[in-house]
Amino acid sequence: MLEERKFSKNGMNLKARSHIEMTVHCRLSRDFFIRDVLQVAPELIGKILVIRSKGNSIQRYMITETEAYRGAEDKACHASKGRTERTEVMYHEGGKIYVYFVYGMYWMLNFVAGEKNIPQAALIRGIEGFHGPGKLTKAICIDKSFYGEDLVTSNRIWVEDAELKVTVKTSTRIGINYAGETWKNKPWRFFICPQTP
DNA sequence: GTTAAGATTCCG
DNA sequence: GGAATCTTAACG
Repeated sequence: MLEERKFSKNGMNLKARSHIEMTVHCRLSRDFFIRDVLQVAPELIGKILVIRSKGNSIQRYMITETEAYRGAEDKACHASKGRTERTEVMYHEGGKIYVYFVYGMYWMLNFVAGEKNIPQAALIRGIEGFHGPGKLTKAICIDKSFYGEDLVTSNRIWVEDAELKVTVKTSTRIGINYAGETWKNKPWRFFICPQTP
């Protein structure tokens, strides 16, 4: 986990550095999420996903890869099929969690972005140690019970700003070839540059 | 009620 | 390249 790696970098005593961690990390507020998903998704890279495990311990993982799904007109966005029971939370204000099940075995974790009634979400595709949207949800036990959870107020999942400086690269989104030329070619996948200066 | 397809991953 | 595996949404 992040703290362990940071702690091993120099010889300061653990108590003092633990205090530094506590003051630097700050939960992201509603304001971060209610912006356009094309701002939110890339800025999530380098932020810290915090989750309380079933044993009640807090775990932190840096977010390394995201994708933006933007509005009803985006043919790759589930909301392009309309407002349904599944997509309902995407129409809520930013900061909520959208979780859905695919391929008979994987839960996908998304953070809702944008203003109320504008369906946008950022798919979390990778976190430190777990590359792949299906793998990470399995690793941190994300399931349907997280649907609609609020990252701003929840006591079991939220996002913190570590104020890390990272370089973000882009590419086209994965697994949406059905969406047509206009939408499948949007450079809306964001990932951390492996050799950030 | 039935059915087709999917914001994936693993194996060959 | 193909299977695993099941919810969602569209259709009858």
